Amino acid sequence: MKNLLRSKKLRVTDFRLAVLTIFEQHKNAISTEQIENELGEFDRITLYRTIKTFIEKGIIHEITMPGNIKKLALCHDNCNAKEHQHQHIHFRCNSCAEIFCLDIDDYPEINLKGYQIDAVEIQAKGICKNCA
Amino acid sequence: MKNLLRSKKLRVTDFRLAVLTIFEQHKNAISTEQIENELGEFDRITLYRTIKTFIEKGIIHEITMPGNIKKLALCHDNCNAKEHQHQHIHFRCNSCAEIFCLDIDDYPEINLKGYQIDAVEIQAKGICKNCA
DNA sequence: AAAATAATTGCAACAGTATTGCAAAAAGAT
DNA sequence: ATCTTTTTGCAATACTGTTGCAATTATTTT
Ligand SMILES: [Zn+2]
Ligand SMILES: [Zn+2]
Ligand SMILES: [Zn+2]
Ligand SMILES: [Zn+2]
Repeated sequence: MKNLLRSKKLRVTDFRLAVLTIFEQHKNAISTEQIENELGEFDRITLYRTIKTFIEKGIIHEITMPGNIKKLALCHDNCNAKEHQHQHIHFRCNSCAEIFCLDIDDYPEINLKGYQIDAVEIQAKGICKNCA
Repeated sequence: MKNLLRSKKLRVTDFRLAVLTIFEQHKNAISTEQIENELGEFDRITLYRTIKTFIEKGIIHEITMPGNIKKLALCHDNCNAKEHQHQHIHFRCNSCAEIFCLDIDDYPEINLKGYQIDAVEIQAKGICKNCA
């Protein structure tokens, strides 16, 4: 974790390590609220800034869906300060409401005449493995 | 427009007609802020409720993307109170920031072992026709 | 190891987004 | 025209997120 921060040219602080630890303790995407609950005592503004910094540096990515759903998850690797490049899809379970980052064998290509496509994000909804 | 509202069992009111008119005047997705600007004098709470109702009834759909991007667009047809079924993708232009609902010939199928997939949403980013 | 530098944190104040309860007004039905 | 039900508008409130600034902390330099 310290190396991750250093590789992104961020200082290693207790607060950042605490937030990173929470992310690593969760397999699936988590909400800001969940982080707040698990942090114990903390400053909300610092958390918002930390999240923003982590997103900008390519440490975590944001997942948004209709219905004011907003979650965060660790990036796997090839994300950097300039862009997020995820070759996984986001699956939301209609039963347990968990959001999973799931690798997929054949990431589909999208072609639109006249439009230059730089990135594609795919979101799926249904019933997850555990709830099936 | 009146028939659209009646078909969804909603009363025809000036406010709703005004909001619907704004949607029909725009080819691409619009933000709540844009609607506010074009409505002239209005009540904000009523607008929020109207948007919520329209989404619930399958008249409009919400498009969300990382970075607090939230826009709204008319549903084409087969959406109802129970679910939205869009066979189009959402394209965001990195240059003009417009969001387009675009029909696509081969809507990709997603398969995930163990997961039951009910709906798939696709978002793409790049450069639009006009900005190319 | 101490001092200097630069980044980060914590507080206060504020801005934007959205929801709830309730009475008044408007729409549709009789 | 009257009745019933939905919708609107207002007040109050909650949630989410941002900005400026001084104090603190991490890293670099001496
Ligand atoms: Zn589930
Ligand atoms: Zn993900
Ligand atoms: Zn464009
Ligand atoms: Zn659309």
